[in-house]
This record gives sequence, C-alpha cells and structure tokens, in this order.
Amino acid sequence: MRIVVAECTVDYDGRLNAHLPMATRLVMIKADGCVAIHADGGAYKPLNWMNAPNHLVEEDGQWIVTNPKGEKLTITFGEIHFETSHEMGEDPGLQKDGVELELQRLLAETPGSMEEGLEMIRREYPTPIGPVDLLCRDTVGQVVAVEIKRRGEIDGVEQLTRYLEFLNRDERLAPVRGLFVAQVIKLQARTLAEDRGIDCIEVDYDELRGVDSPMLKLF
Amino acid sequence: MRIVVAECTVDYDGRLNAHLPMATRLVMIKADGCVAIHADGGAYKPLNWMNAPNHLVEEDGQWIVTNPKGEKLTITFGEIHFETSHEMGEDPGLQKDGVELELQRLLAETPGSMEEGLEMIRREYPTPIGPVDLLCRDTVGQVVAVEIKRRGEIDGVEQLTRYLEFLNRDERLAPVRGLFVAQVIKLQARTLAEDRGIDCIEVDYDELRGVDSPMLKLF
DNA sequence: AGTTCCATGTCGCGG
DNA sequence: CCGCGACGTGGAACT
Repeated sequence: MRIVVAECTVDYDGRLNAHLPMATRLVMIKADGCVAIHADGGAYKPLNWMNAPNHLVEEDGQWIVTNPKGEKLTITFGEIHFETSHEMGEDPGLQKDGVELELQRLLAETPGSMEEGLEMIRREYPTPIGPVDLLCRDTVGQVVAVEIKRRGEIDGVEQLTRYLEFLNRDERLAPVRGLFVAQVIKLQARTLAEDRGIDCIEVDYDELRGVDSPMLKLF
Repeated sequence: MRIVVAECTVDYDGRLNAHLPMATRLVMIKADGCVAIHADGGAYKPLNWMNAPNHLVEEDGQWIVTNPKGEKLTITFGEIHFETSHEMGEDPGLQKDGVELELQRLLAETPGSMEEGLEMIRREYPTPIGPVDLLCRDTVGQVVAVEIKRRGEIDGVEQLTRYLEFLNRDERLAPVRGLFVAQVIKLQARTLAEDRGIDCIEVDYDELRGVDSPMLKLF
C-alpha cells in the first residue's frame, strides 16, 4: 500500500462528473490498484475513489487512473507533504455474526418458535416480484407467508403485503396469512401490519441460538 | 489525521459482532475522531470502522473506541511498522454533476421525449404525502403523474402508486395515469408497475442532454 | 433529533 | 456475467 499526504485537486469523469478543489488530503493506493482520496474528517467513505481493476499513469505531478468501464480519475498534485509504502500481504478477512441470513436459517429450523405448531413448506418461496423468506402452514392448515427482518420497519411490511397480494392469486395457496418477524419491530411498522391483518412477532437471537443448540440433542 | 501501519486484531461489538484476525493493516484516525481500518486490497470500504462522534482510549497496546450508541471497537496491536500524523484542515468538499435532479430538469424541458405529445402541467406538483416529480397531460387530455428515478426499483413504484391514490381523489384531475421513468428499470419493478397499470419508460441521459443542448437554439 | 430517500452505493449469492 | 436483495448500509436533505 502506498500512502501520500499532499495538496491536490481531483477530477472524476465516469458515471457522473465530480471535482475536488485544491486542499491537503490523503491519497491511498492499495496493492490491487484501487485508489482512494480521504479528507481529514467526515466519514470512512473517501471523497473520491476508483475501484480495481484500473490503470495508473504517473506523469508530471499528475496521476491519471482509468478503468475498463471508461471511468477516469485525475489527481493533480501541489505540494507533497509525505509519502510512504508498505507491503501488507493478503488479509484473512472479516468474520461476521448475527445478520439476517443467520436469523432466517435459525427460524427455518424451528418454525414453532414463531408460532405454536407452525410447519415449514419452503424457504425462499419464489413469486414474480421476489422470494418470500418462509412459506409455512399453521395448525388449521392455512398457508402463512413469513417475512424476516433484523429490524422491522415499514418497508418490510410493504414487502410482505406485496407478496401476499401475489400469493393470494394462487388458488392452491389462498387464503394466505402474513407473519412479520424481526428482532425489533418499530411501532409504525407494527401499526401498519396489524391494520392489514398481518401478525407481528419479535424474536430473540440469542434465545434462538439456544433453542437451536446441540444441547437439545441430549434429550 | 493520524496514520498507523501495524499488525493488529480488531473486534467490533455493536449492531452485530465481527472479528478480524491478526494481520498487517492501515489504521486511520481522522481529526473528528472517526476510525477506519483498511486492508491492502478490496474496495475503498474499510474492513472495520467507527464513525464520529466517539471516544478513544489508548492503553497497553490496545485502542478502545466507543460511541454514544453503545457500539465498541477494540484494536489490539502487535508490531507497529510505522506511524505518522498530519494536520490537513477543513476540506472544501465535492462538487457533483449529473444526478437525479438534473434528469428531472431535462425531462421537464422535453416531456415529449418520454411520450409523444406529452405536455407539462407542473413540476414538483404538491400532494399531502409529498410532491409528484412531474404532472403532465397527454394527447387525449388525460392527466399523467410522472415519477423519475435514476434507477427504477420497486420503492419508486410504491411511491408513484401512493401519489396516484391521492391524485385520483381530486375530481378535477381524475382519472390520473402513472408513468415510471428511469435510466434503468429493474424487471421486478417493471412487473409490479405494469400489474398496477403504470407505464414504464427508460430514458438515456446523454441523449437527453443532446436534445436539450444549445445546438437546438440554432434552428 | 427523527425520518425519508439517494448512492459513482458496496457486497454477496444464485441463476 | 448478470440480476437481485441486504447492509453495522452511509450520508444528506427535510420536518
């Protein structure tokens, strides 16, 4: 990784056009050739960047970065305050825990934890406007469409409503009932859901992991 | 801005849990206190980060970064290869060109480019739930509500649907027809739109700019 | 401060 | 490779 702290102006010409006036910034070039220009504040997102793969030409106090998509980034340097370079090697990568897919997997394994006696028909059940997270059947034989979110907001209710509309056109399934499941459901989402006859359930991630644990296999 | 190149492990405990094994990385601390950890490849996005405002405690080869939301980032250092610090001052910021507002302006000037004979009634036509991008009238005198996006997705169709619901309550306008315009319209959005009787049109930005160009003023 | 919506989103998965 | 949806979405504009 090459690191430069310098006065510079930057011009991006690609999906849109953007310009940065002369100021002191950090320019970072990673081993794979991607370039990022950071200000000393704001956020983790750089002011401007070019992702790999791309081609870098250095000339005359200017770097011209181009990529196969036809985007172009031009960095014009003024005073260079500092420059260094380091070999860092491959990164082992990030390990994540506790995201939506995990939640869906856990619930698919124990549908009864959402509602007594609920049974899985299929995960990711396809509709013309996208897959329903879970399709289940309840104790009286009615089909239940389940939408799972980590955080239950209005968008999720809208999504489930659309699925129900399509599913209910299928006479082999209708009438289909909706079930909105999340770790936390916001009041507005709950209100809208209940207004549409959709049930809401909050689930606890750690508890689910417990229910799902190998411990149970002891009994 | 403080820049450190070092061996480190990182643990994030907040909206989810994440862990980075020991490896050489770049740790960046900006003047506003935000922290980002970069590998030497991938994209511009850091492997892990904490946005301002937050609180940094240095102790014992460890940095512990916390924020008011209760998130916590722990960086544990091994060998430190390099460290420096620079004052960079306030950044003048990015100037952009060619986003959604521009698209709306161009289409408002040449409504006929969306549909033959279409005429503008008003831009940003107000409704109780927000302004409709364009309100037009077609060749047979019917009112047309236009929603413009750079990328046409399902959310945009929902938005237009809500507008139409309100507009059609106004007997001076009803019946109002919907028109969904974007540079690219995704299949699912198109499916939903057409299911609701909303027409979809894809427009080309460069072509519009051409139609709108000062060249035309020569004739 | 809370909410909504855009983004050069990025990222990962499945066809 | 493209399409599609989630994301610690982030970040800005607006209420």
